[in-house]
Amino acid sequence: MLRTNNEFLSYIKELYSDDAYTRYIKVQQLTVDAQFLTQGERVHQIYIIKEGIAKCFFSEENGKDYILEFLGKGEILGEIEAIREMPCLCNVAAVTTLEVYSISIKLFNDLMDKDMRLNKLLLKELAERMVNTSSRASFQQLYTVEHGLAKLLELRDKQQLQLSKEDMAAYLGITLRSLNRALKGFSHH
Amino acid sequence: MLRTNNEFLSYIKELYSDDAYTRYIKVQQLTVDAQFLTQGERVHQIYIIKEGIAKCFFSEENGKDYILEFLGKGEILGEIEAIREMPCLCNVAAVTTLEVYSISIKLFNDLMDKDMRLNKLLLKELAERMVNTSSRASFQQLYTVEHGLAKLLELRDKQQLQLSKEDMAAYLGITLRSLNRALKGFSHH
DNA sequence: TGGAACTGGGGACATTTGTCCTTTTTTACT
DNA sequence: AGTAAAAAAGGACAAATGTCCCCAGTTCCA
Repeated sequence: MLRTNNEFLSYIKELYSDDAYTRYIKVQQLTVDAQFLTQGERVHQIYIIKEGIAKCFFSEENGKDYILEFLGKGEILGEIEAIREMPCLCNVAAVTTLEVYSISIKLFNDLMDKDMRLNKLLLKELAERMVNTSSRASFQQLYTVEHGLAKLLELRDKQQLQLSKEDMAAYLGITLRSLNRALKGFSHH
Repeated sequence: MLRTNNEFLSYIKELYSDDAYTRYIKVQQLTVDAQFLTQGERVHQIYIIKEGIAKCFFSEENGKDYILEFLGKGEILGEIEAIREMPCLCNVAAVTTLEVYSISIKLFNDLMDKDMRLNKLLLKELAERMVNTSSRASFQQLYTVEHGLAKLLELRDKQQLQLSKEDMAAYLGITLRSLNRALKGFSHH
């Protein structure tokens, strides 16, 4: 649930320390809850997380949110939109304070055209995300909330993630009321 | 819901008509319901659909199935597993009679290493699948079955897809009983 | 310090969905 | 055509989930 990608982090660090590129790469700080990508709007930059945790979520028209994933060190944002030349798929906001590298779409496209290493990294990352996203979709559709919550709590503990109840509910795609009920169910064993 | 990819189809056709490659590419026929990839097992070949429709589905331990997507002309299968060097993510079976090109993992890897065009095609395809899969996950979690069914019926009609009720239920991640109820609800308007 | 306003949790009830089993419809064979 | 077997649909009840609202605890301000 909290994805990270060390290879990407090394990649962007190398790029950043290369004199030919350093001036095209910015480092930005974001405060907790700052939303830096908005569903449906144009994407101006590609981001790679240097430090901290972001969440990536859909806001549906009925007012409910669904958290797709939590992204940590080395995760890239905006690449899907750049590849498909489309508006932003979902919202992205800072869960902790965040430090990100940002590069322009143009540079990203140039790199994609000539750098096989970046292509490989992207393919691996997208393939991994497909695996996560699709297995989770299947699991959440076919099992009860209790199962989903059990898995979520396990992952949260393993990864030492601090999560608000709102975020947990949005990750499971259920209401707060249902989450509270399920949590209560757990304390009974 | 029924994905196709003409660019991939042209790509594999060109490859197939190239004397250097033609003997490494096979064309196979599959009968309705034949399952040619199995969740958890090793993937031996990469497939590209020449003609017909396949379904790609998870079988969960509780005996339920979840259909991830329907794949038509030009769609590729097994590429995620090749990229991540992992066992097969989900089952794939023929919905109609099927004609597929198949190539070895080895050739696929060689091509990925040297052919930028293939890399681009793969990136685009994976990005598009992420968009579909994740928007659908969100929608299905946050809306009622009726909404999901409405969308499904619409897509089915638009794409002239013939679907069994079992497949419709598995696509929505619900039981047959619930599907029947929802369908009845529709006829009332 | 009193009280208004906000927040999180949970009760009560409605709705949705699943399970189990019976009924109805279809198929297949003689 | 008539009947047995198989498949599909649906009724009845149980379980899960959502909605609405109230209550207790906290915060914040005058």
